[in-house]
Amino acid sequence: MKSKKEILEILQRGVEEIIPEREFKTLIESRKKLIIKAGFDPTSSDLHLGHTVLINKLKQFQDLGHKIIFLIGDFTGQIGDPSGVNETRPLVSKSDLKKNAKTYSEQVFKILDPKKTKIEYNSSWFDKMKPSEIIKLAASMTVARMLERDDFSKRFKSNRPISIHEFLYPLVQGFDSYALKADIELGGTDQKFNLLVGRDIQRLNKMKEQVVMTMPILEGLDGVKKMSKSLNNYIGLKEKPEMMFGKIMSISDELMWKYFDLLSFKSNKDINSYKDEVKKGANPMKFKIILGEEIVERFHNKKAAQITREEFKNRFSKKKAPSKIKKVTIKVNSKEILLIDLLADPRLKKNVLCSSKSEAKRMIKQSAVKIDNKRINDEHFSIKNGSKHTYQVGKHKHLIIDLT
RNA sequence: GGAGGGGUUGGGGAGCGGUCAAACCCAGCUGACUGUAAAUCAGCCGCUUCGGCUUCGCAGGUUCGAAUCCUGCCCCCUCCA
Repeated sequence: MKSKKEILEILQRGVEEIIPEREFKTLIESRKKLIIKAGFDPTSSDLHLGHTVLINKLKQFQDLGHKIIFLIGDFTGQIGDPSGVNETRPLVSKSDLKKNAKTYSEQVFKILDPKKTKIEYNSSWFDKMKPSEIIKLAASMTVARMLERDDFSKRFKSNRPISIHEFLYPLVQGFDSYALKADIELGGTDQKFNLLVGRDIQRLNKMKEQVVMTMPILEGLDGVKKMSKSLNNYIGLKEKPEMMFGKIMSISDELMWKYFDLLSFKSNKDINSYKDEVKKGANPMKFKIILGEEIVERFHNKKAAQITREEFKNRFSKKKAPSKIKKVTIKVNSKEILLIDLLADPRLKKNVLCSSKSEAKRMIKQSAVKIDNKRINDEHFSIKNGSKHTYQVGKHKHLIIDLT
């Protein structure tokens, strides 16, 4: 059994804020089985590592024996969380929500233990709610309080629209906490207001108020903006091992530590020892590999992680070509074909090495093109019909083309 | 309903009659280097048979010549009611 100190250390890692902190400690020290809630609106079809920050925290609670409720906001998803948004959000269709909800539950079980996790849908109580009850819920909050919120007040002051249904969102989320009797609710820092409303709703309904725990928003690959699909700086949970690993390797050395804190299950002790080693002059890459391997293993498996790691080392550290290269056969009518034409040949379809002849020419000028590992710098270079070579453009594009 | 402002190459944003394939920033791509697909530095960043060609919301028009001026249309935004 872990000591109180150890338990608190695990649970507080990476956390932004706990409100109120003293109550949290009392709860944890009571050694009671607590109900931990985190909600997700199934508004996008794919989860990415940013979403897993919360799930990872849930996992830590789960491993310590607490009851985890993974709440799918299929009802709230219809409203659309206004948090941090400067415009009215469009409503999401019910069938999309349903589809997304399904993939969500599949993906979270790569982290959480399915046997010990309760999945709930908030439509299960809201769909049954009578209009009069909804009005009653709406009465538990004032417009003035709502307008305290930064995003709403900004919109209000600048005369941008706020729809009434957006005011409902925090109330509905808060009601979830009441419905589930949550002891602790987790959310991103942008959720703070919504999470606190949960406390209000519980108090008004004579229930003990939940403790609110906020987690930082994970930065995307650029290290600046939050990870999101629309910014294309994300690592999706369904991505192929090579992609996942490669993307981890491409984050900055600095960002790596944040990823360790929020995405890795390595102990604080281990992470601190990595940091010490780097301070003493060790190559940060060594630890980025460890992180990459851990992540790939979690969403794929151990073997895939090892293979990916070795492949990466061969390709980039030893500069070998990848072990598997796609092969394509192309028919040519003349004796030979210009390299430029071949690289941009539309018959290569998805495998095209250059999107246009102009680009192909540019690539050759920039010495990015290799044939059988030999650099080509002549833009008029042509290939004989009947030959088969390995073509490489840049670091990542490889293709074997057979000319007949 | 009324009054204004605007739509420029992936995003942001200059240009406001020729020297504009269009400044600059970001993203992206390539190379060098390295300790990695980090960092840093440099280059590229519409298409082309390298003569040119097609782009600046859409359609016309004025002009030797338009992203720049005019007309109509579509779309966005702000203010007033």
